[in-house]
Amino acid sequence: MATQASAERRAATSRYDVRAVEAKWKERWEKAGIHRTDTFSDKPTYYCLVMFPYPSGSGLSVGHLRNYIPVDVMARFKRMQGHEVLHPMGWDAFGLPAEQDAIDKGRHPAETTREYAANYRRQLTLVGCGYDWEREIDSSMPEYYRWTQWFFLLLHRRGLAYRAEKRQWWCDVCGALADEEVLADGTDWRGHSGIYKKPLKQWFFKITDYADRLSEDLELVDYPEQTRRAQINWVGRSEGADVVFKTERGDELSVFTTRPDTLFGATFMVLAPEHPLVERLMTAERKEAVEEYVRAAALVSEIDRTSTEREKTGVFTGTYAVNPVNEERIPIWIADYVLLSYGSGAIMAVPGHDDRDFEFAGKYGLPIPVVVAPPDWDGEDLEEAYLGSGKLVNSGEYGGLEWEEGFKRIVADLEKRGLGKLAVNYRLRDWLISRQRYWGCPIPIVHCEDCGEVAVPEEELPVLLPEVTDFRPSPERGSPLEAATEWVNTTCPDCGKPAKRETDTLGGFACSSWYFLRFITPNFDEGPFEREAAESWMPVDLYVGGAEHTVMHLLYSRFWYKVMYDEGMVSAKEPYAKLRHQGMLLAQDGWVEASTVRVTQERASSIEAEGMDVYAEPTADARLLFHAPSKAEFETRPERMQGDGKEWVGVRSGKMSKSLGNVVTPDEIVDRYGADCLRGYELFMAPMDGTLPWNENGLNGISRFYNRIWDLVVGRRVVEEGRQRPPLEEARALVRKIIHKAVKKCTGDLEELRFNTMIANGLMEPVNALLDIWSPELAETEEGREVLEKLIRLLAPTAPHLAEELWERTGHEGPVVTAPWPGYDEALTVDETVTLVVQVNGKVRDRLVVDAGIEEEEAKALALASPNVQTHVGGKTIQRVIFVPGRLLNLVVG
RNA sequence: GCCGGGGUGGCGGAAUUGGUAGACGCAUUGGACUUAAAAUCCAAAGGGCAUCGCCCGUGAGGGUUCGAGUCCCUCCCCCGGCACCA
Repeated sequence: MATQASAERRAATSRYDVRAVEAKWKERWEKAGIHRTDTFSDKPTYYCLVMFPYPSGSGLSVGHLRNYIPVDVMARFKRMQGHEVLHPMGWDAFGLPAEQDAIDKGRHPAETTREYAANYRRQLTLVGCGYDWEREIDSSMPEYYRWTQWFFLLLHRRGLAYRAEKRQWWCDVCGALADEEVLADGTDWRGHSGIYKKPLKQWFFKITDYADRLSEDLELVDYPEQTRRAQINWVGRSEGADVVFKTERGDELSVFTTRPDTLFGATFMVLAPEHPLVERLMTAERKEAVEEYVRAAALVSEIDRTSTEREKTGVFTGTYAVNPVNEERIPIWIADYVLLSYGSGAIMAVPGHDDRDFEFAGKYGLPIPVVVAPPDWDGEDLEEAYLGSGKLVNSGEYGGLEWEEGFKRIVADLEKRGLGKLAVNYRLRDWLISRQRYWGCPIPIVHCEDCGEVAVPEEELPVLLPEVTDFRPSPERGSPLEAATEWVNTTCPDCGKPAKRETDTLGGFACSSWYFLRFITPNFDEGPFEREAAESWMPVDLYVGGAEHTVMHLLYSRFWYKVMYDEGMVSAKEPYAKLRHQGMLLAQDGWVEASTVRVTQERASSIEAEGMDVYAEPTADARLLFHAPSKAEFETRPERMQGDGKEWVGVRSGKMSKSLGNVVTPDEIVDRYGADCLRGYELFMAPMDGTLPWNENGLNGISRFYNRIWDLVVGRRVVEEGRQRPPLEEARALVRKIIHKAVKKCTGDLEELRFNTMIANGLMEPVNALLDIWSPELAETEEGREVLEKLIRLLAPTAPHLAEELWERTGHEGPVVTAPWPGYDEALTVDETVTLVVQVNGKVRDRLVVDAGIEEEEAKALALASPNVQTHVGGKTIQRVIFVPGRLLNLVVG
């Protein structure tokens, strides 16, 4: 009897014991050192990298794994394909979040980050991500930041690091720079009031020198379109002209314009309130008004100033300038919509052809002439600024020219008079890198009264971050490093006289601008990296990170890499050949029992702050509230809200956050389902860049799938009596085709990082097909063995533990994760028969299973033999036949 | 406002780039096994008419085509980024 036989088989082979199997293989891989990388291997190299994380105290959630798991799969896949793979991990340990966390907890950031990093390492290992931990780096360790400092000196030597006084938002309570996210009421992000702009000497990197290359070289790399665009916009190149206006007082005022063709329409000028000439230009009677405006402008953040929502304001300085093309006298105003940091901090205003100038002119009653004619224009006033193209009018000798021609001629004529020239401007600004903070890389500079700013000699690096008892920023001390007087007071490397160390530290972006190179030779001590090794590993083949936080990091690290290129240290122009982003994982949708959710007014606010809607008032006694997927859903499912006397709360997926208590950790999932299932589900649920809610039910599907494979391979599969199966000989050929197709599908999808379809159509679909025709006899045939062996190898990158156990149980030597990736025979992936779709006038009327190589004539004959096709053709004549070989036959009748 | 990406069943998502829409999975329903439950296995399933068939159906409307989720035009909505850059 079948039940008898299967009971026996059941007894002979054990069920898949996830925990035992996964623990066993983690230990064996560790012992065998399979994730270790040979720096100078002869094999082709593959460098895959995840943006190294800042280890936070809350540990990793399942959401964070959406970048680690796919990259781990790629590492394993490429290793099986015969590459020497570099797949490292490290910690972006310096920085504000670590410092803030340490302050909150009253501990030292060095201690907390090390603790948190250990937890990250444990979690990553738990989910089966294999890194070469001998290459682990930590940006806050002296062995690492020694070289960050070395790079600072390189930039300094090349004239790319400079100190300049700029007005920055300053908070006296923090004793530090305040972020740009300054609120309009003058409080900073921590609620401290009294934020103001203070001129400060700060370190900058001259990234603007590389503006064009940072845009243009994007042609050389494979980035997602949105990221490519974001980089280009950030650089913000625009072409136009510099034009010089003379003021009545004899000063020269240079402005940048993208529309020199509209110069005749420039009826006034506007300076930024901070413009150095403001003081000279204001007349005695305007002094009071101007100074008042400048004072007020200093209290408004740049974010607010650059908001298009804000109504424009300004004041007249009392002085006039002369328009160089028509000698007209035009007033000079100041207004905060003009930014000192862009162009020259002054503009010529052309209200007829610029929205902002139009609004401003309208408000202050300034003239709005038309100098580029809109289509069908006959001299009437404009309702709004005309931004389009057209012929120049009211433009003296240039009248009647097309605007492009006018552009060229006007600039050329100005140039002859020394009053203008073609120019390019960028919105990119130099990179402010100093921080008045403790937890960062010290800037290796000594300030000497006689020699000025002196670089610390290379052999004296690292300049160690001193131990201080209190690293909180404070107003009395300024930078916390000021308190380390023994450290601050040093001697000048040049003249030997007493001197003081720079007490600013480098912002975190500096540390992360070169870390990918350190991974190659992490212990090299004659330089940041060993050049020969970098040659074979760079550029990074695959770089993965979140889309949100990457604009600056990418720009900065690309900039550093280009500096290295110019220095001859590397031979590639770009550090990352291929960039991909992982999508966000939201909290699970659903309905939860109200009693499990206690909601206070405070909590309701936080739910709203997380972007979810709260559809009921929080009760006075703080018992519960409803936040539903949508108001409609809330209303259409009242029954769900009441069933069996319980009350339910609908929760819409939003970000996972600690405050909502909806974070799912890998630890709990691995505990319940195992690492392979977690990996499989993360890969299977959506394309890697998709944003979607977590859904624990999905894990069941993966779990069932892996159990079916287990049963198939170890022979636990119960074959149903009476089930229609093809004869053995036929089945042998069939399974062979199935597996060759699967290999092809998996290989192709992995190359494209399409993990979801790889699992669905490269693993699940073929396994389902195998299960339909499998039998114990088939398993004993050559084809049967080939199928299982290849299947296990296909499984190895995504479900390494399961694959390893099956590999061993089917009598193979050595770990499968280092076995070669299976190949396939193209001929075996082609079907002999196909389903030919038969259409009449474009509508499907039949499907015929035919020989794949069928010719049109034969197909047509077969189609016409189909009764249903006949019905639709009726007595009508066939006017046209469209035949797509192997796919479709369309009869056009009329 | 500008730039980029999207809108497909109850849900996550497939669709060889113009050729069977809904692969694969979840949830659901029915059946088998079981004392029972779980697990497992088998089967059904976009909507409608009514069942060997037909009609409708990929945000809305129009177009191109023998044929459109896919291409073109207009519009709506969602997500991400940048936002007075002269």
